Amino acid sequence: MYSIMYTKYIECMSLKVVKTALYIEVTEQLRSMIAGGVLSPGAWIDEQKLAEQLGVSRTPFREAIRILASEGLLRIEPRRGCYVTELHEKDLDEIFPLMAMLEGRCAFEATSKATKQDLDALEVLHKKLKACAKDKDIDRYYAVNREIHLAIQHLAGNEWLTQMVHDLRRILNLSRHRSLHHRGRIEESCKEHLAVFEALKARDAKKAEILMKDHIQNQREALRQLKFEQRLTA
Amino acid sequence: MYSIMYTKYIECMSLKVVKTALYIEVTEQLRSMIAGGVLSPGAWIDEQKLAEQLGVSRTPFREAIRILASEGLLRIEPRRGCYVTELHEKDLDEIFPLMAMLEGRCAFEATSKATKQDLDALEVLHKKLKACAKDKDIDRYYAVNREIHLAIQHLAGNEWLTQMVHDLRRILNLSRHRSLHHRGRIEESCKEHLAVFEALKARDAKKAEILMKDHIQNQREALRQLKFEQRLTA
DNA sequence: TTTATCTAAATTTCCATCAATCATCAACAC
DNA sequence: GTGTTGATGATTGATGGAAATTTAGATAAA
Repeated sequence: MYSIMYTKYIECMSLKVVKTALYIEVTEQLRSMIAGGVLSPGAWIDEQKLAEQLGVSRTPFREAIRILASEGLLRIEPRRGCYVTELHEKDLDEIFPLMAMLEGRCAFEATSKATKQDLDALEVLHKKLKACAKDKDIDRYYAVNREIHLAIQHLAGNEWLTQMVHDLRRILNLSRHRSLHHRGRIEESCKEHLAVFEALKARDAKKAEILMKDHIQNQREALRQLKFEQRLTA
Repeated sequence: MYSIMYTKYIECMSLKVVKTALYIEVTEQLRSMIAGGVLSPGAWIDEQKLAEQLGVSRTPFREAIRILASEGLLRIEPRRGCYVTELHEKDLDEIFPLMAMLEGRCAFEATSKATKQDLDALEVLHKKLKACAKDKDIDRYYAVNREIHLAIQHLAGNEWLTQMVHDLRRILNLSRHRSLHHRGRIEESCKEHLAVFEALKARDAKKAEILMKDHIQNQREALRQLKFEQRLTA
């Protein structure tokens, strides 16, 4: 009796946990460890230790790091080891313009495809964004900001475009840039978002695209200034 | 004496052969099998059989298909199996505009960065292209065309942009589209290339960008018509 | 002191094997 | 006759250890 119930219980648990393959779980865990800064750029990945730490053997762990490497988050040097990717200023200078172009395109496409309901939903998000900016609640602002970007990407309705933006965003997050910490940036950012939204509502696709491009390029600029000032104080 | 030389010889060989890990070799082999149509879109990948066929065990083989899956060439359904990605018309309609945007950007950036030597090198390539078009040598035309695109990407000097274009191009090749087989397309394509090159030489970046975009969108259109006509005859 | 060679330890890569899961199909009840 | 349940074979997922390779340390020679 007991054993049966125990088995059922395990099965029930398994259905939840094992449904997705282990190497995928590991991929996600590593992804969040990288995004969370537990694994810093440049850090060496100790296969044995980390695999043991995550409670898996080396095979699914290796499959996970192969995936992350082909996404660009890790760098594998054959027979040498695996390291977290380091982004240099040059990379940021190359990636931000790409992001600007891609997200600009999203805004362009979204403009013609957004329904009245979509705009209403966006209205709510932008109200939240304004509130966060007013309270200078950077963490929540960041979250809402992310939601808005995702919503616009979704409205654009091009899955390949969305995928590309996601991939690049993940790479950018390696630099753990906190451009919002730059003095006055959060208010500027909010203003820029509202401007994009106005263009969206006015069905001015070209303007929405340009404003979105500007928004992202301004992020890059704020980040550059932030680093410059940090260098001065250091 | 002999043994030492033998060892050196082995080492020398090893440097060539073992330098790259096995799973990377397998990745490349699979990639070309997919590009070459040996593995058709939708086909199921038989791990055991194919691994044995390539002379490797399942572990490096599995690592290879994980990589190709995260590149989008394969699709893995957990516990179900691995299949070659199938592109639908919808995907082509989403990817071609992206390619147009990205390669357009390449042309834009290349315009301001190309030196006199670069333009001379491009001149040679375009002469070749014209010859191939005149001879209707589709295979060579395709090769030279590819060289020109790569050259322009290189001139743009944005490695991340180049990488993105490469990744998308690999995906597009899944459809093994032969838009050049459409009546008159090879001449049109050549004309378009020459127009882009003229804009490059005239240092008109915006025009080069637009013409490159048109070039790629016209490819999509030729492909669509080709499929339409094939459907009529079938 | 510096350079070169060799040895040993650490680490990556690969393989053989076992376990878990899925598809197929037959048997059964309704 | 139709739909559901339960075995069987095939396939994917995971493990631990063996083999190959690199790095670091130590010893010897210049």
